[in-house]
Amino acid sequence: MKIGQATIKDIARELNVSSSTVSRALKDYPGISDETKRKVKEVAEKLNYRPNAIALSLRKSRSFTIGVIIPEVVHFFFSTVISGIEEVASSRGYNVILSQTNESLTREKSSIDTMLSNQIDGFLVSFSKETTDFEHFSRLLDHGYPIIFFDRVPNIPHSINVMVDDYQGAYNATSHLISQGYNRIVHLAGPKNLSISKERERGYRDALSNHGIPIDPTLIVECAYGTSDEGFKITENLFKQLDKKPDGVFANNDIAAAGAILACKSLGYSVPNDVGVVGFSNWQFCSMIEPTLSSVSQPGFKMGLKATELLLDLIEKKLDPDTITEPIVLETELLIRNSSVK
Amino acid sequence: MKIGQATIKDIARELNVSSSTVSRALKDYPGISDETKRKVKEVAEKLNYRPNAIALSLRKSRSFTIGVIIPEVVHFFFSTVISGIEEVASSRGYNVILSQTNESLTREKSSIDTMLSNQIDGFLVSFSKETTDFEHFSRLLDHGYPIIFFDRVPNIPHSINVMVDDYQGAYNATSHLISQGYNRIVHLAGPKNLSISKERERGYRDALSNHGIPIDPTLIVECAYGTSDEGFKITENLFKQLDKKPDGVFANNDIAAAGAILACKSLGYSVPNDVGVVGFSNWQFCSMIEPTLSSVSQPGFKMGLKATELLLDLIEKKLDPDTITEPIVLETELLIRNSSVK
DNA sequence: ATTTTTATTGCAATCGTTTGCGTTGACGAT
DNA sequence: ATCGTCAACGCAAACGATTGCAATAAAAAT
Repeated sequence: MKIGQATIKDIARELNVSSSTVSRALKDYPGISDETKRKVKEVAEKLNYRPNAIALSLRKSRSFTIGVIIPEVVHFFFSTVISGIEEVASSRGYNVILSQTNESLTREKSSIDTMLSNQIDGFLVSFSKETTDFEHFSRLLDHGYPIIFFDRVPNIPHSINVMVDDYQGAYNATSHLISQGYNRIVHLAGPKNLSISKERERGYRDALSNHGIPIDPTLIVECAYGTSDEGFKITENLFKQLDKKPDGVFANNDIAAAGAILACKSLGYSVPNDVGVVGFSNWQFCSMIEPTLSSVSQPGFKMGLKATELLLDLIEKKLDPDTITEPIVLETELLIRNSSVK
Repeated sequence: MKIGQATIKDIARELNVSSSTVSRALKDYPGISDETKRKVKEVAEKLNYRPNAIALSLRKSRSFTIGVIIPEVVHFFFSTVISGIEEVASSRGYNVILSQTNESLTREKSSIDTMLSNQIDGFLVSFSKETTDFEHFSRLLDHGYPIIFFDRVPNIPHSINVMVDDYQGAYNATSHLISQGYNRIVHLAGPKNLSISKERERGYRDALSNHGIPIDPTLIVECAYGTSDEGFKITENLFKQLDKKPDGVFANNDIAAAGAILACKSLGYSVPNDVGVVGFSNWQFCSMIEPTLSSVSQPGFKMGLKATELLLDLIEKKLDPDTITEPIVLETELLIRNSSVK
């Protein structure tokens, strides 16, 4: 019982020609008679021949596979990006191999190692929360290894970054809250070491300043895990402890925002009448909760598309990495729903 | 500029030994002097040697890679399963290559083809909604190719299926609604050709029957896409058209259930006082919406773990496929929240 | 001193495909 | 009859690692 696929040799044997001839015939090389080509293709069809991609990879030192490294799969934004990645990759004939780090640096490094062993043609990376040192990426970049960073991007030489305009998104969200008459606005911030968190906080701060509202540091609280419970507790504490109650929340992410809404409700505050809330990422549930949650939509799918197109162009030498010096920034969109409109 | 990794030959050249010796030294074969082993390992370290997995795959006809085929990534349940898959695979030294079919049969078939070309060691499959003919899978199974089906499983010879107890989950959910005093319960059903849909509907029907409630076919509506909008419209229509208004909804999935809740609210019905609602899958948003949505939790992560363990055991011949004749059924859990308790 | 044993290592084939170069034979031209 | 030309195809190396089977040398046994 021959379980393996038919090879070029099988075709060659059947026709009493050499494997070179078969190889060339299959790819319509000149110098092979039409007669032979016909016969080869016929037998190939008959034997259900499929080229062995592994052998090809070995020969060409190219695997037509790209590696994707992300913190977690069970995440609306990231899974959306994956979807975009998969789209472009498969349409251009590449495979996608996936590894989630679960926010662990160790895991991140070992994933890279095994992917390198697998002769990955390039990487698409959004690094973990633990990653503060980028040595392991720089080394690859120095070797000319194709890498595109997305969303969570490093600030290192030669890195090509695709990101959303977190600053502008946060600025718009906060300005919107202000324009609706909220002015003691809490910011549930993200992990400090991620640039996206910093950018969002900066957008929040600038929006306040530009509208003449003083920045109160006690209203800015880091929400490191980004869970609903965390958002709930932090919000509850703030409302309990502060004499001057807040009247707005701009959260670094939707889940924390949802927690904040629940906290407000449990304390007897009405959202949006007493407290306005805006989240970030536009998870699916935003339009399903009560009140529906205003949020900054990140173009995850588009980001996946863009990052992958860049990577493949890089791999196929259609693009010179040195021509890209600025990050590619995708625009966000503020989706105004009920949670922030009085 | 040598961008490629160092190979065994590089080590061999550096030490003036043959590549065989290096290969053996690296794996601590007997018959290689300790002295040589030491030196080889030293140089390997120095050159930052990483074995070329592609070459190994070619030699062994094994790629240490498994292929995952799922309908979509941006889906709470499926992404959770992926997470479980990734967990086991990486801990046992396997790569995961991913392909989403977007519910298209054509895409499903072509994914299988390219994965076969890539000498995938085995498949983890949840097929598309379009798939009604399983020829393309049977052929592989007949060749002894390792495949595990999960969640959406076929009824074909020799297939190994991992599924959740959809019947019991639906039965429990419906029974729960009945015990809470609801008795004209709508069922928003799933796509007819998926066995999970049928099983859930069967659970719903049996629960009604066993509690002496007649089954009203007009209350069973297929919700093919499973979107919030679809759930909304179907529910709205039912309430508008029927003289005897329903007082409960058991939905095939949470998103449709969320749509149903919105519809009820918009029609002025109170959930849970007028209408009780239970969903399926326990998406994250269940505890964030108002009222919090009761749902049947599917053990997605566990399913990923189990399916992958089975597959790898199959691949590594630790498991004889013929010993598994019954599907592996994982238990669901009914999470009772506010949407179904008066 | 000769044979046998043992410890180390190398040769070469193999996995499936590609590809530079050489070979073969037919044919027309001289 | 000899040569050159050209179409059509085969040889063999290469990609990187593994492995059965020698081969070699030194050490042990006789």
